[in-house]
Amino acid sequence: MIEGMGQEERRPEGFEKIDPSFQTTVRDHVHRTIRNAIIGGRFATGDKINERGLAEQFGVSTTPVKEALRQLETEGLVEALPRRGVVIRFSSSWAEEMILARAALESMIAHLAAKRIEKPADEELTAIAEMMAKATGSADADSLITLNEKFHEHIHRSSRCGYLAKLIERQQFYDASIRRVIHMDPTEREKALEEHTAIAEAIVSGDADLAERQMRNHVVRSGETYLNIVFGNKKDI
Amino acid sequence: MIEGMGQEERRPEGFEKIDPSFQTTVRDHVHRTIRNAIIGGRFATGDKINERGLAEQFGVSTTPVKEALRQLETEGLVEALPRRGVVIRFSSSWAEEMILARAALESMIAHLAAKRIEKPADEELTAIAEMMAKATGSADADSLITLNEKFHEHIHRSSRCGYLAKLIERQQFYDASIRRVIHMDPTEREKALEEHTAIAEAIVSGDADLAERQMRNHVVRSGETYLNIVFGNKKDI
DNA sequence: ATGTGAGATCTGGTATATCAGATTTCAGAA
DNA sequence: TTCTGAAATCTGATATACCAGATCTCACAT
Repeated sequence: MIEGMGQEERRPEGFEKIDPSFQTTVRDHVHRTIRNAIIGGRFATGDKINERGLAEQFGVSTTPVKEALRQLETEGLVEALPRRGVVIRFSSSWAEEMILARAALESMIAHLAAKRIEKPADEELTAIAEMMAKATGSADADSLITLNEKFHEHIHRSSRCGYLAKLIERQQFYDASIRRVIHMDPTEREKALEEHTAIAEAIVSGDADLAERQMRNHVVRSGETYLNIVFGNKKDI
Repeated sequence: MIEGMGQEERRPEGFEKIDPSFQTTVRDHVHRTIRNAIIGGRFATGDKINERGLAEQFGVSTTPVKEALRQLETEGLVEALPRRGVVIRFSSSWAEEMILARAALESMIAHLAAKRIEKPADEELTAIAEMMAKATGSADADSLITLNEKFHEHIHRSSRCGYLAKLIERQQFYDASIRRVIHMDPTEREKALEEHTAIAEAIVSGDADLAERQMRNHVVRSGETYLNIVFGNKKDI
């Protein structure tokens, strides 16, 4: 018997092992639900959260609720006062800072992507940018949303930064419905397209500093657009 | 009776209400302990964590352990596979990325601090920098560590960014003992002093872009020093 | 020898009970 | 009326029990 040959798997081409992380848990459902509620402005900063009450509303025990609250605490959306409960920490200024955090991290990752991107990935990025141009012309909001995600995710992969990519995911606070509203506006679509194109060119050409600046500008500017829609305010940055 | 006058507190000058957050919980103890173990390299990436086993080692129930693991998961130090447990996600490359994240966020906050710092705070920052100069001369490592924290914390406060400041705290992965080692080296002390002085000057003079560059350079460079000590490796950034 | 699958076992997810700190209530004293 | 403080109550922190998915074992068929 040949050592180390036993654990290989043979399955017909085209069948992938199903990702077990598709499964969801009560904890994650509670987490996402509360997160969306906070971000959607259904709590005010300082509101106290009652674990038992929440558990009852969800029709579950307090255990998954506690775990969900722990996640929210680490995300910075609530604050836990030992033995005194958790209170909401979210407001428009918090949202602004989340955008700034995303801008800082996303521009860093763009910088690295420009330095590290390799042979086939650069053409793929250009291809995505070109598809965005097409979708922008045809006012296809849903395609644009999907392509947008593809675009940023592709940059994340090209940077080979797993931790930074994870960190960025947590700075997201607007959902598909809000994005759709944004992408309805032709002016916004045009601006976003210009920025995406510039970012892609900078990364493909390996100009790390330029990619960084373009990405930061893009995240901050589009973030301000979101803020105006979600909170209807405006601040200097 | 005058409405709204009942809840004020009168106590003699100099007595502060004790901060209830001084209290610690089992959960936080477990969290910090595991975090330090991961960061201290006492696990390998991919190692599985057994909740029951951990709880037994700590002599506590699984509840606080589960909560601690949830925090670590959100921090990005472990990965939770639904119904399959949690595995360690930490390596030198993860540490590098934590430094990059800190550099990105800390430089963003320095930028804002330069824009937002006000009357008394700017002189305080200069004063801290001058104390650092003195401590550097007298090779007082412990003072330097304290001043270092004061310095960065002062910038955080001046930026008036609560969320970013919290986020930065989570990117810290070296403790006092390692810092002491670093601050022993006279060359490192000198370099850090130069950088701190330059950052303070940029912020006080209101040069946001310069403050940002200086801060980023400082965090990345000193981070590399830490990496070399903790992991003994070197990478391009 | 190899592959299969039913059952045993391990382990994370959830529910419930209990403990203890924090807050509120309210009777009684000043 | 105002203040004090003990008791009742609320609520988060912890412990324990139980359930179910995932993994392992191993007899058995091929």
